[in-house]
Amino acid sequence: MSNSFDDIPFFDEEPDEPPRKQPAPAAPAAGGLAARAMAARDGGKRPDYLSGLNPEQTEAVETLEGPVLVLAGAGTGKTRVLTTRIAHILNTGRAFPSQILAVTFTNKAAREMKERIAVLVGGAVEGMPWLGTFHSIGVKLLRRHAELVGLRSDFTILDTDDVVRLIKQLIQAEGLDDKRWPAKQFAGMIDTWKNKGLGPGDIPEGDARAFANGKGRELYFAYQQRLSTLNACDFGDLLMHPIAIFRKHPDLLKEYHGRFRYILVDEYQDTNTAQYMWLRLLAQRPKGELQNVCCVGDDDQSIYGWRGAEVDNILRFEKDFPGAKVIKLERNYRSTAHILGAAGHLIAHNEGRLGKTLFTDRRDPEDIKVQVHASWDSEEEARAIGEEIEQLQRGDATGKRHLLNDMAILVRASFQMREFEDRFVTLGLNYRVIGGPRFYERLEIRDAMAYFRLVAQPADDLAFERIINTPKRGLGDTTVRALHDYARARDIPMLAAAADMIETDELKPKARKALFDVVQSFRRWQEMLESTPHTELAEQILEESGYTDMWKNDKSADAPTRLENLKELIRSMESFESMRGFLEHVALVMDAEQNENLDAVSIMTLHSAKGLEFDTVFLPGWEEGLFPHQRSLDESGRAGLEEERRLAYVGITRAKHRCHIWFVSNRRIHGLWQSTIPSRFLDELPETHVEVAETEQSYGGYGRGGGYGQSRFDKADPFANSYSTPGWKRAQQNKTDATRDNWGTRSGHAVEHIGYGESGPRGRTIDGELVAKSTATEPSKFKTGDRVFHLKFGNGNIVEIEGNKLTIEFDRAGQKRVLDGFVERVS
DNA sequence: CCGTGCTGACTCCGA
DNA sequence: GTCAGCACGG
Repeated sequence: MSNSFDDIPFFDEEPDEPPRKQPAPAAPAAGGLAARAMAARDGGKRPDYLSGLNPEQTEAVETLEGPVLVLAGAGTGKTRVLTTRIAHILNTGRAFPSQILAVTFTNKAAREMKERIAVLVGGAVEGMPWLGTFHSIGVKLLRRHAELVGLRSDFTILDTDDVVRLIKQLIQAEGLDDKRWPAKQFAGMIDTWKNKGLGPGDIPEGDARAFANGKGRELYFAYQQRLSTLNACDFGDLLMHPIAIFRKHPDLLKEYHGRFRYILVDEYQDTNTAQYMWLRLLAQRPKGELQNVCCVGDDDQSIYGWRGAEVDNILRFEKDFPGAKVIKLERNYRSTAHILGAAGHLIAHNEGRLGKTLFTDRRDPEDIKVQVHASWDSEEEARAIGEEIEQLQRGDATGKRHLLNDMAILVRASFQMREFEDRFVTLGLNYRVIGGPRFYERLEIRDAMAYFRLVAQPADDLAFERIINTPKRGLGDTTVRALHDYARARDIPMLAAAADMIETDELKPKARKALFDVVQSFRRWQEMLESTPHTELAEQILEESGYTDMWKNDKSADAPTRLENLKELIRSMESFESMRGFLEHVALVMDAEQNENLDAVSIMTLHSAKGLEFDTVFLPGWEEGLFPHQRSLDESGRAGLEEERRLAYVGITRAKHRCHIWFVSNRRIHGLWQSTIPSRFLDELPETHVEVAETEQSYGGYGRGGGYGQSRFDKADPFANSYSTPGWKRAQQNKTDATRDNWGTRSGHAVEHIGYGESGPRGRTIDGELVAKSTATEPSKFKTGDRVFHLKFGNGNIVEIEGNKLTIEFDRAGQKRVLDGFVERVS
């Protein structure tokens, strides 16, 4: 592979000039005549990495001068553009690797980008010190200039746990009741403020007064003070401090302007205000200087508003960077035309967007429409999806067998996962859950890691405190405090203090004996560190410390899983050279790869599915209240609704060939069975690309869903004028006519149960728009004592009537509260 | 130090 | 309904 990287030297400190001066071609309108002419001029010898790009991608790669916004729709090759662009900058000699600032949100994205650049340029990424997450780059900046904000450069970064503990101490120190004013809540508030770039002096008076008897601001000040004395900062500070530094020291900022010749930002739609300020400081140059900033993102995939992301940042790009070039990538390489059509029609209902329409030229031999399915309840939903999966596994209509790895179930809320897990366990169907508590965050992993850390780094007091009494050894608070004091007084690590104290008689004999044993063990393990293979040592540590036994003796339901996780931990160590190598990896990346050899269905939330793709995607739970989620509507109104819709869009566009959407008529919410109505998003899908799946012997097929589906928005649909009659309604209408009489009275009741729980008045509005109507409760047609039949619970007797909610003693299912619409009187 | 029983939460979760 | 986190009594 011949490229010109071999002769680019790696400098840690950057020279002022780019490595090689070429007659930098003034970026031509790529894809146009000029670009082609240029290619011809170069004798058609364009670098390999540029071939295979479409015209828009090429333009995005080659427009290197001036601000560029790349609006990259789902599956349009966004990462390819980003990485190729970097390769192109390097290859044309415009900058050293160290003169490019490339920011991502997640470690995963940064890692992938590094890997892909490495492939393109053959390993030169080692020299890209400024490719990383906002936070990792923030750390780097802060370590260089820590003294400017009163820190030392060896400051520690506190994780969320540490922060909460610290705040709790502060609340108590203020003489406040830490029950009434939970530390966790305040930690959340600080996080929100910092996402907005607000320091203690900047927060709104209302916010300041809302906590701790009006002492919110004081508390925030005290918190920052405390961090400073501890020489520590939280995640928010990794952005806030650099911002403060750049503002206070324009000369320094100017230095960085000189350093970063090219700036690239991934997932720009997810930036929050603080990140935006940070970026503007670095990217906005004085008049006359070039602003080579390139932001890549998709406003239609902005789903992190609740975490402080401001879609507005991307919508405003052209104003912030006058003369910016906006390049839209709309050619999709992932999905079928039907899937794109469905997704596109849905997202077109959003108002605040820049507007893109994905298309594909691909024609699939087996071009399947998006399928909408109805089920009676969530249990049946899980059953039906399970069957569909097994069907595909055996072979689809064309006889092709599908791997479980190519299928995913994407849910709105994590509680939906359980039902699928339960079902798949009974079916013996392999599945994996993505997301949830991360591997390293699990209790048992943290404990085990603490043992390993303490063996490798005897001075790690946090690790010491974590495991000294885990499993229980009779070394409680008293002993730990004594050790703590002893260690502090002599300025030695706690493990060393323990070794000292067993020689004295300061401790009670019982504690002393226990401590003696632990110290002996650690001494032994430390000696083995060099001589024994690290996986073996790890196993031995967990055995001898009694840690595995602790879980073996634990009767709780998750104990086996925890033991399994510990095994997994040991297995994951195999790919590392040594214990130290492993520990370092975990500190930086803290993700554990899943077992990819296993063929399994993925189950995850829609949020964690962003950026992924699957051949077949199942989207269960499309019901009002759950999706769109009521809370999102209540808290953020129209903006909330639009974000939910983007989430739906993200869900559909994950699918390459098959997309199955499900909704149910009944779902258990807070332990109570409630009837639900189909999501409004179903009504927003276009008839031409969607079809109602043939009934799979399901109750839903009776047309129950259709019953309310069609009555729901007939009069109040806020979007009724803006688009054609949805396919779902019509298809259902045909189906339900026959059965309407049996269930016809029910439509009004269902609406009543929109949303979760009892909270809030009926008939919620968004920005004054009626989004759901509720029918006044009619006098019940039932009376106590009536004998009734319920499709799920069978026969029973009514014991209480409350409006349209009936409490029924079922013969087999026990007492339940159900809606009167879902039972029939039997004589 | 340990187990039990009570209370509240219960959309998404990056670094 | 279920779980986690916490207080309290043995």
